[in-house]
Amino acid sequence: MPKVVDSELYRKELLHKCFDLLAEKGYANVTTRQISKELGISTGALYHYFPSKKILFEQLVEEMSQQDEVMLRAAAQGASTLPERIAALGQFLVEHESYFVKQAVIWIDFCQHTDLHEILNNPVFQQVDEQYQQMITSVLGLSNPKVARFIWTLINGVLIEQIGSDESFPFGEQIDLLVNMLTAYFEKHGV
Amino acid sequence: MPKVVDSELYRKELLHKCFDLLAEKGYANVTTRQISKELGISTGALYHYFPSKKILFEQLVEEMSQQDEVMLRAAAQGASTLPERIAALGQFLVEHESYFVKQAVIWIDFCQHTDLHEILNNPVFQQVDEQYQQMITSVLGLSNPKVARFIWTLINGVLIEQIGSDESFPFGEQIDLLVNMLTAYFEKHGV
Amino acid sequence: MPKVVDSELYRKELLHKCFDLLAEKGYANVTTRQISKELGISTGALYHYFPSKKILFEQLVEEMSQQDEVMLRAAAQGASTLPERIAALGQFLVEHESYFVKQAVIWIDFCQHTDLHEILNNPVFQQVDEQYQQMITSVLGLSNPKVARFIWTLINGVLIEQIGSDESFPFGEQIDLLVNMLTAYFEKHGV
Amino acid sequence: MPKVVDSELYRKELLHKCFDLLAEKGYANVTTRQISKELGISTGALYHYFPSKKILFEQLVEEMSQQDEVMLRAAAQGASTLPERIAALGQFLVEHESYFVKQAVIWIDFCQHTDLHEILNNPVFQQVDEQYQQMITSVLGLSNPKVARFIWTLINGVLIEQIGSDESFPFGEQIDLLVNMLTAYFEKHGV
DNA sequence: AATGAATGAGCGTTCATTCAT
DNA sequence: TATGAATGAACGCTCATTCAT
Repeated sequence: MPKVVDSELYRKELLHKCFDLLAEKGYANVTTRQISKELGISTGALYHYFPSKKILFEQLVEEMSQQDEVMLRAAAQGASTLPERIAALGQFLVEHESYFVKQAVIWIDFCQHTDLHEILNNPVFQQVDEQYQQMITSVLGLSNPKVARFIWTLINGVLIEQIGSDESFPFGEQIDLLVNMLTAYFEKHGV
Repeated sequence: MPKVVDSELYRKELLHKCFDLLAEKGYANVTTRQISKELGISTGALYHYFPSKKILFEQLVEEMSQQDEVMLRAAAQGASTLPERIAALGQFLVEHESYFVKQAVIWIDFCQHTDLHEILNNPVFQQVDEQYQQMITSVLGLSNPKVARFIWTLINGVLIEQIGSDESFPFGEQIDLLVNMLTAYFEKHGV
Repeated sequence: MPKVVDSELYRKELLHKCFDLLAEKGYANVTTRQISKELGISTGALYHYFPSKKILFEQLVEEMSQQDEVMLRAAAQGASTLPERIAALGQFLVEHESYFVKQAVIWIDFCQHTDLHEILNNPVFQQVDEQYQQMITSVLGLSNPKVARFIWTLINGVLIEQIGSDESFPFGEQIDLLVNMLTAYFEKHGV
Repeated sequence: MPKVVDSELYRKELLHKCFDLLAEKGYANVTTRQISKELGISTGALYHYFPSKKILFEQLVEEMSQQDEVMLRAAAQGASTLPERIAALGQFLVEHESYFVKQAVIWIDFCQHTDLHEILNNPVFQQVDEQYQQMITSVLGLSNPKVARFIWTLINGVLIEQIGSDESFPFGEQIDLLVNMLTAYFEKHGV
């Protein structure tokens, strides 16, 4: 069934194409017409590939998390000691700053447009959340998954800070500070 | 429907009353009709007190930051050493968890519904940003304001994590972790 | 009952005060708040003197027509021959150009905001219409009232032309042309 | 609801369909819902064809003036002497009385809903004004364009008189009077 | 598979009018 | 008398979604 494969590929391509637009404007501030235009297709075609605006949004979130998995594991290759690994994680984030800031924005948007009950029971959300926790755990070689999740939380704080921020306190500097903080913490308390 | 005597006081009361609603749903997902209903007034009356939905939102942000200033300074009274101050800050956040989570959400919303250029030039934003930085600096007795701002950034990360979070990793525990991290950092690097 | 007389006088004063505003913006484009502000009273007070915006408008139209009667008769004093009378009428219009243009605008507004059936049965309208016809008839000393009415019609055409007009064809010149036309007509056909 | 083939043609058809409604009620007294209903389409569809109520109105004015040009030139064919031409113009107006009355009303409305500065700089207005002047000049074979413009002004006066008028002084009679007046004027003063 | 015209509920906002004071 | 806060229906307009082609 080559047709289905093509169609599936095209759908993912569409998701990638509208990532920037959704991150920049926010779910509620982008119209399906704008999305269609950005994608170079008609509104009708958009609805052919995605049953609703909301589902398009959810699929985008899902797609992003799968992409992150691949990217992050590749980035952590070759770092052996904990400080090296932390540094590698920091460098990885700085390299993809723009992408991760957008992703954080989309993620908050996702949470706010879905009511709490649904979020907590949403398999997409649970899976993605778990995924990031495992990524950090394994990349840094931690023993406590909660610490991994917490580190991801702090990273997101720094990412979100970038939304409305001028250049007076650049992302790189902030990540450096975070790296130092983590290093100091692990030196004192162990992994 | 008694006639309102102190119009200015009533306006602030209205702001406080719609705080929860705006935090929960987000600016773009709340209608002026919903806000009016929540406040127990007509849409016309809402527009009597606030020229537009946007300005209502901005005034809410401003009001919150002024309230925070008072609250935080009161909470930090009596802590003398750095670890005590950090602990006091942590305890303060935990005590008002729900309030600060909502506030963080509103704040992000504010950033996303105002375009970048406007945010950076918006006096409300600049003033509030500055205010938080100074609060942390003075409450913890830090010498480097960037570190203060960074701590506020991390706190926001933890707050935002709470939006769509179940109880498996409670806010108190996360703040404890953050307190430990900060303590370890300051022990190693000084204030 | 001196109180009533005062109140009545005040009401007329209010009507005169809002004439310009209504002429300039048009009935539908002026709010009762704007009228109140212009008059220097509250909206409540406005409704104390006029039961509704529509009735205020109607009373304004009525007041104007009564004022015109007095003005026009005074202006026609002393002209004895027909050409003199026509010239006097022309001069009178040119002297009060601004007032009559505004009046024409208000008048059309009045007709458009009242449905046809109501206009034709409206005593104010009928009376005012009759009044202008008689004014012209008696001022020019005509024998055919229809011709009088027709002249008033033509005058209104010229007045309305002024609404959106630049200065390239001034009101005075147009009235001169009209005067010549009427003179030529009466020379040929008699009064 | 068949798919519309020629979108441009359909737009013009819609303009013609709402001419009566706008003339009868006036711009400010017709809602977009009423217009949509009259046109047999949804409000959404209305906005698909016209970006705003105001632009719909302007396009209507423009469309009318283009239509008039064609109609009037056709009507004036075959009249050779000045009295014949004046009579032809008069007859033409009487034949289309209802249309021209509505048009005059719409025109005044247009002027009143657009502020003076904008009217005088509005290309639609300037062009249309010029067009009518040229039409009269060429149809009557006049040498002075101001006289042509003035005649159009008088005609409009008569047209507007019809708005709130009963049948006691019919349009035809008034146009006859105007024709006589013009004839007398030209006999005395030449073209 | 793809188009884009069409739908209509719902948005932020306005404003004639009322009424407690 | 006079005030102006309050009301709520109605406005111009938007946009997620549908569907004839």
